[in-house]
Amino acid sequence: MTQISTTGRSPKNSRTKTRIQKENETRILTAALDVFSENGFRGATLDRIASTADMSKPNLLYYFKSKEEIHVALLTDLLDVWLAPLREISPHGEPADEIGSYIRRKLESSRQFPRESRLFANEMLAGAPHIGGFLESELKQLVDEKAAIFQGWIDQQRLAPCDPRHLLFAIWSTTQHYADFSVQVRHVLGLQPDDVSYYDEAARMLETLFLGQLMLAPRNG
Amino acid sequence: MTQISTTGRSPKNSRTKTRIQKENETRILTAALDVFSENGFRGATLDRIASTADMSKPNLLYYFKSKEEIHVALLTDLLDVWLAPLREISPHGEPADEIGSYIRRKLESSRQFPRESRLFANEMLAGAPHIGGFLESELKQLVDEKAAIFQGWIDQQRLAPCDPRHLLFAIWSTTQHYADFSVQVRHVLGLQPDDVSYYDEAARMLETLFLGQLMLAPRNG
DNA sequence: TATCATTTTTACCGTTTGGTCAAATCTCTT
DNA sequence: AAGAGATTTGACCAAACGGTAAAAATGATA
Repeated sequence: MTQISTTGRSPKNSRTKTRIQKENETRILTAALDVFSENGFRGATLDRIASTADMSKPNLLYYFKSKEEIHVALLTDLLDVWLAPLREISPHGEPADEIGSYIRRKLESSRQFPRESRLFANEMLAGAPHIGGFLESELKQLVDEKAAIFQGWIDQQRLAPCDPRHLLFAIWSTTQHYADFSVQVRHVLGLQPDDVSYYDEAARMLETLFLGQLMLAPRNG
Repeated sequence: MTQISTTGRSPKNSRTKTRIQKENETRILTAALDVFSENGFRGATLDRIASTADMSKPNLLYYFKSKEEIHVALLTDLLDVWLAPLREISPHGEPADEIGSYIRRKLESSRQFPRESRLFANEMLAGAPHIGGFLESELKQLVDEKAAIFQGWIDQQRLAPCDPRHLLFAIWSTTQHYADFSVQVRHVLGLQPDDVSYYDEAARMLETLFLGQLMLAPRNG
């Protein structure tokens, strides 16, 4: 499938954006985020995005020349958000501090950008047709870099022996779960559709899990 | 949206299924699982399912009278698979044994049924339009029951104080991640498209995380 | 207020979508 | 081998799909 490339928005080659242009592009991207994150790329329709943005379809296509271009614009914005928390991990801090604050950043990102998280999840489920290149280049490189830091801590016996990349997977999955599976979380906890009060308890759980010790009594007496 | 109900397959009201009937229903459901799990309900098309099943669309609709009926049939089968590992958790075993074997069952389920896992994930991302009822009744009830077991262990100080339901969320997310985000996992690890060799390392990681202690050195000296 | 570029709308187009129908074919039983 | 029932097919439908073209309306500027 098509990979991400330079965006190249529609309206002519005008370098400066009009007030209306900026407003409408924002409206479209906001609406598209809602629709794409809920139904995935194939499941989303231009009609739905247009009506969500309160705009006619041809008018929408005046700003973005195809469905794919909107999707690409969203994914491009998303990838920065996705990588930011990971970039901050430093080899100089204490493992517990670094990993703890990384988890908090990731969880906060999950709370602040649940639709972005679901957009990403949808892309993964579909087999990453648009961002496969990103995954095996930029992301892999950054993961390798940060995994080396973790490995250093393991060698210094400050972290339990484990595959650092799988540790990252565990952090990603647990934190993103609260955005991606929020419906399930709310149903199981018996919360209202828009109640996100579970994030505090989630933070405590993940702290116990990753920084503390979950099992207290020895296996056999 | 429509909730799951009694299935009621198509061909007449004939009680006994023909050889051909059984064969074709299997072919259809297998194909549909591929398509639905990759693109979600809205993103899937009957044409695609039909061609994957190597069958004409009208013929497919002879066995299932609508797209939704196929989806419901798949989800119904899925929910049993999904709940089975959870049901086995017993209050009589050691916490570490019970939780450890639950994780192994969940991870094994993720390895054996990655498409089912992705089907479920797609349904969650879409807001659980078809299985919302299941989540807030059967699943919630079972979770409450098992959470009570966990709470008992916490009261006996055999498990660290935490919200048991969030502990379950953590187990679900980490294990299902290897099915739902397998593309990302493989890209980051530099593996081939169908290589699932990472599951052994994943099992070791989750054992360290949930049963062992991840952080080894104290925060401050 | 006249002008011109930007923006929006109306009316479309060809294709894909979920689904129907009746005729044709196949399979099983006798 | 014939008849009945099960299965498969081709031809079709209305609606939804992604997208286009050109005219109409609006906004900025002088």
